[in-house]
Amino acid sequence: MSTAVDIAGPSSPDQAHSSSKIPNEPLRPSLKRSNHPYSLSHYISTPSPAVDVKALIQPSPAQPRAAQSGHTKPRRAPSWPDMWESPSGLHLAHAAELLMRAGLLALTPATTEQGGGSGPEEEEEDSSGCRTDFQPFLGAWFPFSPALFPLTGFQMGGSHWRSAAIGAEGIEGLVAEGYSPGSLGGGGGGRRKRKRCGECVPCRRQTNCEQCSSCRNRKRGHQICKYRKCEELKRKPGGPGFDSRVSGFDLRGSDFTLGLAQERSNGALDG
DNA sequence: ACAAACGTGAGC
DNA sequence: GCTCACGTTTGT
Repeated sequence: MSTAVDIAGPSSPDQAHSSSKIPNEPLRPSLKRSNHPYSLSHYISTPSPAVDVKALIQPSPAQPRAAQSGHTKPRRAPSWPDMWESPSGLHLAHAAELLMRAGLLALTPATTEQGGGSGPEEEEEDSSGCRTDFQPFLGAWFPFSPALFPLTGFQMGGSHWRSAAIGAEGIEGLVAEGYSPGSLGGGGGGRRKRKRCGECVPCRRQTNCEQCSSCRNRKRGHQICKYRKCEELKRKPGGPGFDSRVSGFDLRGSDFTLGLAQERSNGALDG
């Protein structure tokens, strides 16, 4: 049904009614910016043990920040190294996997706080923090916000960590869908917006129809043209399309690497 | 269930 | 500060 929508819009007024605000490209630069220098395959396929994981976690001040050199100023002062700031979280995924593989990342399950906490609701989060500490055997605790995990293909299910049945398409799909901590229901205070996938037909559409209710009612509606509304955003986070792509497994076992291996064997990660 | 209105996050 | 547009609320 919805797929039968005339994507071209009524009478395809692509040229005639294109709002001057609408760029000639389907995506705003900001959207494209969410691309990463490395594909997921890169992260997964890179044999990691030799990688300096420690440097990932504690980049030395003198360490050049490659990402900075080429990019414009960051919008916000990063509270964490850029890898954590990555919009898609792939850098975080990278780090997490490296830690896992190197055996440096010990997920401290919520069992450490046995003092009464007994359920998911008992997380040690507060309205602002929402953090759980993990201790990589590096001698220092570092905050690992559970809210970040959905980005990396992790998911909290009950009291254990789960990982997406990753696959390049899995993670990158989620990333493409713009799922961010807040949008996944994590966000008490920090509601985040998903972003357009940039891939679907509506996203690729370049102009507003200027005829749909959204276009006509733009000032009040604050909505993008109906024919440009991203298909992914039409889906509810947590809806069928979402859930089916996040089949979890227990991360507290070594299933994480197992999952990676499975994905490899499936050839899903080969780029 | 759908659409309109509104609040507000995010990019420029 | 302005604009765009996602998410939520409200009205039908």
